[in-house]
Amino acid sequence: MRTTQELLQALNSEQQEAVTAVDGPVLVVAGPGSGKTRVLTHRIAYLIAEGYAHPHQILAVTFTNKAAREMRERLAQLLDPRVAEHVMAGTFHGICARILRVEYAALGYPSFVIYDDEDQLALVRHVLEELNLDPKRFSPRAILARISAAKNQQISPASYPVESYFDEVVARVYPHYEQRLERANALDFDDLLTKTLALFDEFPEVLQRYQDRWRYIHVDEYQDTNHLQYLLVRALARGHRNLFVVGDPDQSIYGWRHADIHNILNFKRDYPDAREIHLSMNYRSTATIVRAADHVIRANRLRIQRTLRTLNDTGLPITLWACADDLEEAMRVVEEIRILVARGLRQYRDFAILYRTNAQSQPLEQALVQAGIPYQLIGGLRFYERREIKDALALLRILINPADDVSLRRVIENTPLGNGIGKQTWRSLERVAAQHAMPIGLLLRDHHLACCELTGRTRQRLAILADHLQRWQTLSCELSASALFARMLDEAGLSALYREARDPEDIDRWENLTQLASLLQQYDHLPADQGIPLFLDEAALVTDADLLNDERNHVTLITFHAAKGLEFPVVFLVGIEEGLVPHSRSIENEAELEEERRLFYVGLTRAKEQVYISFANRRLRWGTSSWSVRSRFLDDIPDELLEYGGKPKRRSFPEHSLEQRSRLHHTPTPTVRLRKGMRVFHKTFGDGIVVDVHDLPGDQEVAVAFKRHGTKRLLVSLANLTVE
DNA sequence: AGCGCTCAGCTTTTT
DNA sequence: GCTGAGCGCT
Repeated sequence: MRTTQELLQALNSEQQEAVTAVDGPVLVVAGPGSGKTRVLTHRIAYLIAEGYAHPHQILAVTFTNKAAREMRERLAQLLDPRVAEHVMAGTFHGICARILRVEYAALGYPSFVIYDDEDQLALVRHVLEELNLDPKRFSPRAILARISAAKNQQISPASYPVESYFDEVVARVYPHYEQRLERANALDFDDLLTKTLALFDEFPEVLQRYQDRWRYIHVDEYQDTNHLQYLLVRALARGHRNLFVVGDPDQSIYGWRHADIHNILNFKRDYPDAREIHLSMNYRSTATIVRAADHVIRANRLRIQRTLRTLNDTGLPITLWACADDLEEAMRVVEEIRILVARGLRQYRDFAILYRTNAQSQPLEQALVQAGIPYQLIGGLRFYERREIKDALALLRILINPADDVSLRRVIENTPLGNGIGKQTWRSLERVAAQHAMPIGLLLRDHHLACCELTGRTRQRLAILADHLQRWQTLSCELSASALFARMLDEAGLSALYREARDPEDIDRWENLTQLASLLQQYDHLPADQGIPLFLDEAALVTDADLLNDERNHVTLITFHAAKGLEFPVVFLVGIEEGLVPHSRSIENEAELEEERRLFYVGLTRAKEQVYISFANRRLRWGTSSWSVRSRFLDDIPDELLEYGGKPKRRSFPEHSLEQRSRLHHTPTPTVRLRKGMRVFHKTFGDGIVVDVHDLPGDQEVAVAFKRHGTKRLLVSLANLTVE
């Protein structure tokens, strides 16, 4: 346990001022790299060390679960780990889920599941189906976005304003969507916030309990809070009025998710007695990077005017690369990494490659694989979004919550257990369910479907399904979560489907299911019916950034958005082109354009020592090549901070023009022809076994099951495999 | 009901 | 270029 002296010694005067501003509302405007996380953790430690509060009277809201975990780890270092664990730290969504779990149980409400994005989308599709609306004319995505926006403004289905024909469609879908959520005991992401607010509204004594408990409330990344989160904070902070928010309006990049930059800009209006403290000294980046970032952001109008300062050295100029196409861009990035590592100047873990859209990772990945450089990809297809994982989770979800019809349908459509139950059957089930105003799952479980017009065989299949559901539910009181899960996988036919499969993708799927099972084991100390809901909450709320691995030595591939809050010695900002940064969807609108600029600013300021910026004149998009020009944002970086990189020299791997690229596969390779069962070695992935071979003219495409990295599909001509 | 083929839309960013 | 939804055939 540190003494107060020691805690404060590690801080500059601005930071000390923030840490010791104990009472009342405090706004900390913290520029990038100004030690904002440090201030937050040290302040919490200070409050505890000085006896202002017990750990469990402190609330800390962070943007990601990872940030919450790191905060707890740092507190554990500053204080005693057993003390630190009592601080409530988490995301808004996570904290609301926990509050609702506890309070709903106390009120005798039924348990709930959290519908993620994909579930929500499926639900919208089901509603469209029911209303006989064409999902091609009315994009489920767009409808869902409108519904979410409405929820964020607390507009009820009944009062949805109609100004266009599309609004009319939304207005029809929205009430059904809400009804179905309710019928399924399901909450979507927005509901976690709205239902918590509603709970506080309806039961003031519950709110008061939390107000009393949390004497000190901290909100990180306050610039990215939305209206509902703002209301939650306001409600909770009304108790002791000790609200400490930290943020940077210049780093507000989640407007599209209804984040409202005005929450931070108007903080002083909401809390007139608030102290405002600016942390403007940057400790992270070289003076060059700080100056460049400052010039970029200065062009924005919607901001608090200020200048970033640093005492760091000038450092290296920013390298700017004009590339012919996206392949050359990827090649240059990879070549640069290779050289710097080869010279012993850097390690792989020092590098991050940042891009605007997930799709851009593809050529970069390919180049990294070719060069044998290990990397980790953040974003893209996430573990919990994989098909087989969602199917397995659907099984667990209907076990915990038989009313969950979206999951039931998923099980019917995607597991052998649902064979013989098709669309027609589902439609008639829906009709019966609507008549009884009951979820299908409950009707099914309690065998109330005898009445409907189903033929003998279909009815039999449904009865088998219902029996399974009932038996699993009985078993949930007897078996551990993971034992029950294994049994469900067997009996639903998923094990048989994947375990003995030869298709490498299925082998992959089975591995993922095994991994899911081992994650579930962490909850085995609880009875299955308690452990599984907690596990499911986590599955719905963790993000990829939470899984980011700092220990292993590899290059990080990540979007600008996901990189917020992180830092790396060397950062590559790729695809800095009109249409990408700023994105074409934002170019029309001034406010959105400013957000794009902030995004670029966030990217720049992730770098500690070195920045490379690249753009390409031609880029593959949707399989066809299109022209692009450098981003307008580059014009804001003073020339003296830039260094134009020359043409790349031909090195380890050739530069392929678009025409050459299609011919690439035909290049004959003098290697051994691979056959199934051969043991091979790959520079990045290590040992593996060939599980599938596809002969191409002059080449082979093989699937290799690697011991440590799962199954990958590789082209022999590119992958540089050695046969053992 | 299930399989396989075709075609369209997709990609902004994510709790 | 890929995926997933829809359609038509068995």
